[in-house]
Amino acid sequence: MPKMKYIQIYQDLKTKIENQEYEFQELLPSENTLIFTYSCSRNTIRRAISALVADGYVQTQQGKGVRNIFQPTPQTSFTIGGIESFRESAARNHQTAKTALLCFTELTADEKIAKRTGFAPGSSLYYLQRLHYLDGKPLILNHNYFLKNVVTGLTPEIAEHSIYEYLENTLHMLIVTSKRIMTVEKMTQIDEKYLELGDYNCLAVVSSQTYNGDGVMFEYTQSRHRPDYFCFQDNAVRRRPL
Amino acid sequence: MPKMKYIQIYQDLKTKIENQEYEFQELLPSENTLIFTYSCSRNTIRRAISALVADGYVQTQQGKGVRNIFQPTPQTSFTIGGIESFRESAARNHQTAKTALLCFTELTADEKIAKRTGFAPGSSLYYLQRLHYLDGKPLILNHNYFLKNVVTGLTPEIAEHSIYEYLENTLHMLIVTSKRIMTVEKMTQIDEKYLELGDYNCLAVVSSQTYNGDGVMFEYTQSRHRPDYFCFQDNAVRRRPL
DNA sequence: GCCGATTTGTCCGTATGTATC
DNA sequence: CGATACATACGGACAAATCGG
Repeated sequence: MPKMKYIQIYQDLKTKIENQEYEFQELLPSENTLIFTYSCSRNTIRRAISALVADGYVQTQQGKGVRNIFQPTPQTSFTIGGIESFRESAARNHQTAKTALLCFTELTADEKIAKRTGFAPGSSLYYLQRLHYLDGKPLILNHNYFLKNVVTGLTPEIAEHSIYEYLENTLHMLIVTSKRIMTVEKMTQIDEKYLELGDYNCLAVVSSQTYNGDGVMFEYTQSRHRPDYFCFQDNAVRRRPL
Repeated sequence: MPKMKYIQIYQDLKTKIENQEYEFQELLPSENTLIFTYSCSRNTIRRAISALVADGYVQTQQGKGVRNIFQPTPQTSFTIGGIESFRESAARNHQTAKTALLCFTELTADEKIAKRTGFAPGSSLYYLQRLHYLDGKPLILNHNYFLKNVVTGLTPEIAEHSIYEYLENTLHMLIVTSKRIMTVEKMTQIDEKYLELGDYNCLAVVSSQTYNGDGVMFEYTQSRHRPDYFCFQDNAVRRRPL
């Protein structure tokens, strides 16, 4: 089942750029040309191009055209602003992923947990600790909190595989928005025990609140990353001056 | 001169949300209502709302409406996916900014620098080291590389104030895109000397390549942040399933 | 379960403004 | 100046999801 038209055009242009069918700094065909080649309206073309701009693949300039500024990144690593599960990320980079479940409990959010996670005090939660291996190396230690009445039927077996696959394919949940905060924190005893930190005494921490399609925050996760393998990519576009 | 219509609507809705004129989880007025209140077309409304979605302020749901998911963040710190200069960021948080210039030289990119920065080998560059203070505390150590034939007339005096103000107001350069990579690295002797790291032995590093409106990459900067004050916010939207 | 009203999502067409060359 | 290109804005049409009766 093909998706929306503008998504198809977006993906087609994206793969063309990735396959270097346009040179770095080259201008893409003009909107009017693209209207002809894809036989669609100008609006549709512009939506596709806007997505490429947001990805940092191209840059537009009024009166000039759309310039390809994509350069293949040697060290592709973590997502480019999207939401991607650990396994998806591993598959994309042709790496083997393994997950070890360290802890699987249920708890009720007290004031302290509520403040840290953003869940309402008194919420019933699943709390898990999971250790993610990439190509055999322990890289990420995750502390997951899930809202129990949304993520129903979660089991240790599922947690060892892929929770997101369960959420999307079994519970048919739509994941929509994720607010993330990145910091650097001192290591804890648990970090030291499971991650091979060498002589680093701190690690990269990504805290995220994830909302489903109904607007309820159903997940809070703190991902603690081994610093020597942590890399986070981002693309920023400057808003027009105030 | 007021800006574009959809930007005005975007900003108006944004401040209304920030001022909590809509409750958390409340639905905003429907598009048809907003068309009436702002007397514009549906397209214009939708552009404004799309920007709010990208900011993580609201979430849309087909058939339902537009839901406010903004929560005031206590620890506002670094940009939400935008490009912001150090001084802009400080002003937004009502803090005092000071910049010390440690080093101001010119150099030519050799193979090693070219590989690290992304500039072509042989490029003539300005290289600066700057130390940024916030409320009197040294927080960020910046290594800046600027393309000399684009950032013409750069002086130590300008570098001590705000380079971006010079670029935009004097050189009338439009900053458009910035590709950023965040990592955690071990501290160097320079870091140790200037930043008060305590017993941290590593720091947060943001490397960025910045492009101007003509599509030329004119800046490479490595920002080395003191970990205890580093915080990076981001909002991610899940693309529809493959 | 069905139907209709509401709401957002997608797509098309057109007109005008503005920057580049 | 004119041609080309992207930016903004308006209008309308239909699809898909949600909700209430």
